[in-house]
Order: sequence, then structure tokens, then C-alpha cells
Amino acid sequence: MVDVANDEPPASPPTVARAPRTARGTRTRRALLDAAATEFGARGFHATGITDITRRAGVALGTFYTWFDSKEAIFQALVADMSARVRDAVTPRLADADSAIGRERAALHAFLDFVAENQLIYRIIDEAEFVNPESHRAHYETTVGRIAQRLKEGARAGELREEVGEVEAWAIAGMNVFLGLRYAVWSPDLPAEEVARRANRLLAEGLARKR
Amino acid sequence: MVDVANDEPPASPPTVARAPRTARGTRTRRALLDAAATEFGARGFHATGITDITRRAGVALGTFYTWFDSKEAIFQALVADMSARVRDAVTPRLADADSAIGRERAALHAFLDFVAENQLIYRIIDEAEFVNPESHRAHYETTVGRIAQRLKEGARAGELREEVGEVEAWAIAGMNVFLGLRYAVWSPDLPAEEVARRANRLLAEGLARKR
Amino acid sequence: MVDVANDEPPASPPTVARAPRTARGTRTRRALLDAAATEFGARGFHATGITDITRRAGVALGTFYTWFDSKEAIFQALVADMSARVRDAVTPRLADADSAIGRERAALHAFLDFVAENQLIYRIIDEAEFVNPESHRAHYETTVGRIAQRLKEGARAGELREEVGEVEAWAIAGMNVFLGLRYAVWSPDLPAEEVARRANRLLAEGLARKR
Amino acid sequence: MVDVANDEPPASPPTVARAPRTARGTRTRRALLDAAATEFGARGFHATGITDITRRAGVALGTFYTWFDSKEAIFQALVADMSARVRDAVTPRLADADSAIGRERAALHAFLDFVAENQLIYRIIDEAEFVNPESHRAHYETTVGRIAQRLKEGARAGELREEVGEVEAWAIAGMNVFLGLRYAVWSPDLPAEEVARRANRLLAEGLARKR
DNA sequence: AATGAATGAGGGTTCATTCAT
DNA sequence: TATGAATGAACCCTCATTCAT
Repeated sequence: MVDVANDEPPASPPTVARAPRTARGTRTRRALLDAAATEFGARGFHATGITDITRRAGVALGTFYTWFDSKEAIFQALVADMSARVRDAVTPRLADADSAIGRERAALHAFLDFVAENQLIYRIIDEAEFVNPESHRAHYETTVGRIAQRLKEGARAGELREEVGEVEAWAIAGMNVFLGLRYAVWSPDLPAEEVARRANRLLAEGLARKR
Repeated sequence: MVDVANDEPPASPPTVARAPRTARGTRTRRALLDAAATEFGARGFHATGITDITRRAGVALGTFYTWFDSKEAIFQALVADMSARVRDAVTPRLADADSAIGRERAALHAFLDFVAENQLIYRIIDEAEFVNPESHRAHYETTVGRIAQRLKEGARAGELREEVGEVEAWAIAGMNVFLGLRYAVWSPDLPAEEVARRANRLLAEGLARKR
Repeated sequence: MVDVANDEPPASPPTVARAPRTARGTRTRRALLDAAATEFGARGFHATGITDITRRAGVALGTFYTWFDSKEAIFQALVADMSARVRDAVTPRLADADSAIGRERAALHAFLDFVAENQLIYRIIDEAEFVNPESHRAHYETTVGRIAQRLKEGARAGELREEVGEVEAWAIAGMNVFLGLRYAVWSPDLPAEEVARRANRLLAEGLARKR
Repeated sequence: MVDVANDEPPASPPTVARAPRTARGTRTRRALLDAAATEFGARGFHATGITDITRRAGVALGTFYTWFDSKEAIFQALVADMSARVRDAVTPRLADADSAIGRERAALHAFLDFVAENQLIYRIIDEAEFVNPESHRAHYETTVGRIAQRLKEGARAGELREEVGEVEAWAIAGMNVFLGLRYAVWSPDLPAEEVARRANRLLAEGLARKR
């Protein structure tokens, strides 16, 4: 209610987080991010309290706010982090393949492995749709962009049909995510390799019986 | 507005909601479900308060608990309802097609139409993953079950490869959902028909260039 | 962060408080106001917690927010209340006097009595300058307006100098308030009557020695 | 900007602040006091954080506690400083007048000028009533003491009525403060000179019409 | 069945102060 | 002296749920 003159611009823009200026700060910030990943992964965004995070990180409650503006801010930082980690888990495995179709198989396989190893925290990305839609959308647009890029290269190389594009890339992303949820999170009753092989055959030749 | 009446005996345990015994009760219960669909769709589960629902339904706060045990209970009822509505929107359109592949095209097209017409409330199903995982999983297992069923029939009819099965069905479900999110919710920059056509060609013959 | 369509106007304007619809509600709201007056008066706005108020009122914490939007809202309501009570304590006493100058004496005397009887809670009005400047200013502008009105009438009646006006009214208000603080709140080492008599002589004839 | 240096031995107990032993220390302490004056003036005591002060002063947060024991301590130091500054602004102007009544006019005029030039930070003194009552009371008792002293001298000189004393001094103080708030802070719609002239005529001869 | 007031645990955030460097 | 990270008690407010009418 009280409103008086303020002759200064409001500090710095509300970016995702404050940058540490000391080694200790860097350590603490990292500990908070790791703890948050575990807690959000285990209980979800809404059921996780700041105290859950700080307790796991081994710091006092107030310390949280030294490094993050809010619960949403750390969540957003985590989504970006996860997004990068998925990419880093997939990219190097693409080199294993020597064809456009094979690269998609390698990508799915790597993705399934990553999800299996990070079952809980992987879901952070999907929860972002309901917590921080921007970062969720940003993640998937980037991901699909990379798939589309690969498809285009496959087409240029004469391996894939000419008109493959964004629609096909979104379709592949959807396939991968659902297969990950079903076979890496819910019930791993098929080996990742087998799942990747079958899905890849669909990509390669479709479902129709050969005449 | 949204018709969430449930004319079938509920598949879920009767703890979810109480059955009305008067016409007035039926109206009130319906009003609450409609209001909840709109509010959950617009703001999401956690940002929606019981008062948002009762205000929109035009009843007093306490009345909510005459009809539903909890916020989760009404959400769960809505998910079941949405699930049925998606099915009811898709099933009749399958008859338009005269081949196994064509049926998947019809299914996707119908799904995209449904999502476009129910953009906000459709997302209730996806949010269920983080609010009420059981109903989310139940929805997708049922949905995928139906797809798998169709694929099996296509195989039996000699149209599809022999070994199509669950993996392919999950892949299709994922494709459909992501294409819905991208082209029916986020930015409808391609007509549903075109999206369905391209995705269906992928299913029919894969991505590889024909030799 | 999540921002979705909202097709309704935001309920009612944030007036000072919600109007009770039942007798019980009226009682509760009154109890909260009384408790708040006592607590704010004793500890000041910032040192008073909502729990101090609800504890004294004998209701649960959450009940506070059934009747008031915020701590500031109840404070504002109290200032308006106090303002009216001061006026109601002073106005009837004006009739005791039969001259313009005499009316100012009666007013000050009544004011001193009021402050003495309500030492603590009277200060709420002054604290408003730093908590809710609008209501503070509103109170004093109204008060001074009433004084100025009386002075004008005295001038019209030929009792006071022609040009008495707003400046004189503010001067009188200041006198009264400081005399109240000093002789009714801090140390009542002179009877109200004596204080009023001396201050009134100043108003009547000034300080200069008669030649 | 604001000069809050205190060149005199502090009248208050030495717990209020630590004395600098180096030139650098002196500069830092001064910077903190200046920053605090600006911030407290602009936002009030409670809305001002230590970080607001240190940020404006250009020092690190921890440095604050090198020079002041607490937020209250620096506030108290500021009140004492403001009190001295008001006095220093008024005292020399008394020499302009050659009568007891004239001295009160000069005092009010000087006070109005001071308040106009220091609108925001002047209010620190009044906020002290709710932050640090002792210093607030000390300020006004000193101020009123000086006024009473002048009145006594006027009486001794035969210019003022015999019995002028403390009551009249409090009345004058109240007048001055309210006129300052109204005509120097809120809306300067009359020149200080005119305000002082009218208020002084009230002091000189009262309000009654001359017969 | 419906109403609207009452409940109180819980949660996110602030901020004066302390401390290790 | 200065720095900036760390601390944790305190606080306001929300909201799902209960209850008396």
C-alpha cells in the first residue's frame, strides 16, 4: 500500500538463478540442484517442499533463496539441465550408426537407456508441461528440431523420402517418449534393444505387409 | 457446456462419487463436473481451487462435498469421462476406412479433431500423470489396447506384417498424442487432414526411399 | 508462470472487507476488529501478527481471511472506525459551547478525554501515516475540513476574523494532536480542562501581552 | 548527498555505533548513514532492508554490521542526526527577528523551508514514534523545550503574557509540524512565507475579531 | 440437499543477523 | 575492514475439508 519514489532500476533481470562468486557458492548451488532433481523426481513438483530440497542438500532453508528466486525458478533450471543431459546422452551414440534410419534407432536406444537410468528425474521434463509450459515446449521444439535435421540430411543423402519433415519428426519424438514411458519407466518387460529394433522397423518400412 | 454425464455404470469403484437420487441432485452434480472440466482445463489441477469450481457451477462451497469426496475424486471422474469421450469421438470414424492402415489414419484424424475442439480440457488426461497416475495409466493402457487390437486384426486379414503388436501400438499412441499437442493445441499451422495423411504414410510404408 | 485463459472478471472489487451474510458472521467480524484494535494499539502494526489477533478474538487463524483480505485491510478498516469514533466523541460536545472560540475549546477538551480513554488504540490513526498513508491523510483532511467549517461559521457570525481559513484549521489540528500526545498519552500531569483552557486562550487572543 | 556527519560527541550511549579509526572507515560509515537516510525516507523503516542500504552505499552486506549493531541502531542515529539538522536549520534564522512573536514566525518559516527541502527524510523523525519511541520523544521534548525557553524570554522581556509556558510550546510545536506536513510535504499550494505569516498572526493576536 | 462460516496444517518467502574467509 | 554466503525463526496467506444450520 505504501508507495514511494524509487529512483533505481530493479536490480538485475530475474534470470533463472544468481551466479556464485565463490567456490563454496558453486558447491552449494550444485547441491541444491541435485537435491531438487531427486525430490522433484520422487514426489513431483507440488508435493515437494523447499525444506525437502534443503534438507537433502544439507543446507539451511534460507540458503535456498541465496541461489534461486523461487521453487519455480529451480524447477526451470532443472528442466534446462535435464534437457541438456538427454541430448548429451543421445548425441554421441548417433555415431554408432551408418545410415539415416540406423541413426534413429541409435537415438531411441540411447534415449531408452537414459530414461531407464534416470527413471524418476526424467519425468521432470514432462511435468514441466504443467508447471512451466515454456520450458517444456522449448525442450520439445529443440528435440524435434534435431530429429528433423537428421531426417533432412537422410533425404539429401538419398536414403529417405524427399518430403520427410516436421510432421515425421514430431511423430518420431512421440513414439520415443511413449516407448520410454512404457518400457523404461512403467514395466521394462522388453529389452531396450528389442524395443528400438521393432520401432525402427516401423520407421524403416512401415507396417504394411510386403507383397 | 461440456457434457460429462456418464450414462454407463462406472467402471471405477463407487468411492469416486455419490449417485444422485433426485433430479436436482443430478443437475448439481453435472454442473460441478462441467465447471471442474473448464477450470482444471484452464488453470490446471493445482491452481484450481474448489471455490473456483463451485463459483462457476453456481453452488455454495459446501455443496461440493455433497457430491464428491475430494478434489482428487472429481479429477479422477473427469479423467474417466474424458477417456470415454475421446473413445466415443474416435470409434465411429473408424468405419470410414476400409483398410487397416486407413483405420489408423481415420483414428488420428478424429483424434486431432477432438483435441482441436477441446484444447484445454483435453490436457486433463495428460496432467493425470502427475495427479492421479493410476487413471492416466489406465487410460493409455486401454487406448493402446484398442490400437493393438486393430493391428492384430489387420495382421490376421493379411494387410499388416505378422509380428505387429504392443510396441507398434505404443509407438502409434505416442505419435498421435504428440501430433495432437503440436498441431491441435500449440499451433494449428497444418490442417488435421494433412497431418494425418503424412503420419499415415509413415505408418504405411516407413520413411525409406523406395528403390 | 502458468498463464491460461480466464474468461471471468475477478470477482468483486477489493473493498475493505467482505460483508457477513449471517449473524454469526457479523459477530466474528466484530470480534476480529476489536481484537485488532487492541493488538495494533498495544504492539503497533508491524509487531502484531495475525495470530495475535485471532487468538484474542477466539477464532482460528483461517477465519481471519474469511473477513479480511489482509493485515493491511483490517488496519485500514480500523483507521476508518477510529476516525468515526473520534468524530462521534467530539461532535456532541460542541453543543456545550455558545461561541465560536468556545466550540474549539469544547472540541479540544472532548478530544483530550477521548485520547485519555483510548490511549493505545488512538495511536492507530497516527501509525497509519506509515502503514496506509491514504487513510491517514483522509482522516486529517476530513478533520481539518470540519474545523475549517466551524471557523468559517464563526467568521460569518462576526465572532472571528474574516480571513480565518484552512491554514488556521491545520494549525488547530496540530495543536490538538500534540497536546493529546503530550498530556493524554505521555504524562497526564495537567487536567484536560486546564490544557484546553490554556490552549483556547491562545486561540482567543494570542500570546501577546495586552497593552 | 545527505550530510549526516556527526561532528559532536554523541549525546546517546556509545552502543549506537562504533567509531571509525581509519579514513576508510569514516567514509564507509558515512556512506551507510546517507544511504539509510534515503532508503528509510523513501520506503519507511519496515520496508527498508539492510541490503537496500548496503546496495545504495556500495558496500557488502556484512559491512553494515561493522559499523552498526542493528537496523534500529542506524535508525536511531539518523533520528538524532535529523533532530540536530532541524535545529541547525532553524536556530540561525531566529536572529532575523527582533521580537518574541517574530522569532516564532522565523522559526516556522525556517522549519517549512527545511521540510520542503528534505521532504522524504524529514519523515524519519515522525516514524520514530513507532520504531524507537524514546528518540522520538527526546526530539520533541528538546524541541518544545527550546520553544518554551523562547516564550519565557519573551515574557521576561514584557512582550508576551506572563503565564505562557509548556502548554503553549506544545501547541506551537503541533502547529508547526502539521503545517509542515500539509504545506511542505503533501501539497505546497501556498508559499512558506504566507503560511508562516498567517500562523504567526494566530499566535500574535488569536482568532477573535477585534472590537 | 444446500449453505456459508470455521478450521488449521502447511507452504513459500523474507530478512536481520552471524560467520568463515 | 570488507566480503558474501549461510542461517533459521518468523510471518502472511492459501485452501481442502468439516460443521452447524
